[in-house]
Amino acid sequence: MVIPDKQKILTDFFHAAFSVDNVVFGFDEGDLKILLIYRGAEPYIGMWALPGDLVRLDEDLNLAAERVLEDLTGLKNIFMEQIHTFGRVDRHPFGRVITVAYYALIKTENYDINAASWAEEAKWFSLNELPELPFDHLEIINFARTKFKEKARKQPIGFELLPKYFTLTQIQHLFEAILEEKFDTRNFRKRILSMGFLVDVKKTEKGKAHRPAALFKFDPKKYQKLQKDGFSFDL
Amino acid sequence: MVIPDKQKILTDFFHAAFSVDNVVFGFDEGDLKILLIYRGAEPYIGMWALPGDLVRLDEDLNLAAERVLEDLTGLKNIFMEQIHTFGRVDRHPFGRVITVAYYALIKTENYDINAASWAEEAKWFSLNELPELPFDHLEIINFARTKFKEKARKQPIGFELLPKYFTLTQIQHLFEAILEEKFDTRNFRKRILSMGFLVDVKKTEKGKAHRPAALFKFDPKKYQKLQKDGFSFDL
DNA sequence: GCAAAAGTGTTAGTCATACACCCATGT
DNA sequence: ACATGGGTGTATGACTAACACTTTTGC
Repeated sequence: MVIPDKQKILTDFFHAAFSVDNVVFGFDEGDLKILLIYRGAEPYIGMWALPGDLVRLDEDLNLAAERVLEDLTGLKNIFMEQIHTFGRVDRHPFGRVITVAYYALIKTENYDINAASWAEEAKWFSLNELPELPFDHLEIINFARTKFKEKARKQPIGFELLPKYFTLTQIQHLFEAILEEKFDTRNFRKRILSMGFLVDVKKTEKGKAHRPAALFKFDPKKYQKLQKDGFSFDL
Repeated sequence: MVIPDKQKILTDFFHAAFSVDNVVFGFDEGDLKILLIYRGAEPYIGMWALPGDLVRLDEDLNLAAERVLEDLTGLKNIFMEQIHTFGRVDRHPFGRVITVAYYALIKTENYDINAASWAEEAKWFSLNELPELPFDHLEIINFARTKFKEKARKQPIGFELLPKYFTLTQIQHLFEAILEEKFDTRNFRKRILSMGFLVDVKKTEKGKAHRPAALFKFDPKKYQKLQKDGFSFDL
């Protein structure tokens, strides 16, 4: 095997760039949504696309993804997970750019679409009403959808999409949307309550023209304790 | 928001490189092993490390991972899956290099350690007897271990590590090694046979000083049919 | 004939599923 | 008083877990 020297390596290889792209999920009107931005710069100016950016040479990869998300939403400490890296040779017109994709879960109630650097150019889209997308963004979204679904089934990350207090019906509809599956109400309630990490906050919804629903919250401490004792979430 | 022009983007960002690294699992002597190579080039010359390489600017990312694996083993069509991308700023001494990690499963019987470009410098290591490793390779191996374990529980990829024909005891020991969990022999056999994708090839092992075991093979066609009918593997 | 691993069934308990009616509120 | 979604219990079948002895071969 030929052993190349450092100088040759630098000339031959160090001319690529890499980016991060975020698939931001929200839950609204009983439906899963994702956040797209209207591109104001080349390439693909004028198209709706995933929020993303090139990573600076001195910037940590995961922190770059967090930066993009914070610029977009004004929110910190958002649930976020790396999905996959996409590396087709011709995926970017400017040169060789591979992109590392992440998905993030945000509570739509907390998200002020105007408090962000990218303000007016952000919009929620239902997954079945996506516009035409640039790059390989559609493929990325499909990957994100699958990964989120798998993860949501075995870890209680779905609650990241709900407000602090929520009703059992909201949880059920949320999981039905994520998992694309219907549940029997009685069985679902028994199951989720018997897991032991939901706390009845002894309040009720108000102003609805029907019996008011009890409000619950997710208790992360209880969940961690359960986990330590061998429990594992599974829907 | 400032809109940078193309020229500025090229100067500011296109000076990174990226690599692929493979965590190659094998199963031998009832134990999970991984393949490391002895580095013959800088940086970290003289250390045992994951087989990997820089990706050429005109080379597809996944194909680069396959190239590395084929150079190493002489084998094609190996099960392989992307794990995660590691992007700490200072992870490579030559400059900004992010690495995309993969894991691969090979049948040790097929692997001729001499038929490869990297011949004498490759060696199997047990997971609990790893040498000191360069870069973030230990972190990568731990990621690979976790991901493989999770995947092996819900898809029958474990069979990629076994010879074409194998005994039920071999499967059991394999899954005990992968999942780090003991199984009851009678229950395990019932379970795995009732899944319906194993075929008794009507041969027996020979030359052992005890009752010879029946040999089975994994039937991918049967598995696919079962999948289509809604079956899902789960151990 | 002995050592060594292969092979085999039953039972009890737990868990998942299916299913229909009354309740509390707003208008 | 009616419309709307919230809230609740039981019975049956399916699956899981626990457990010990006999068989076949090589030496």
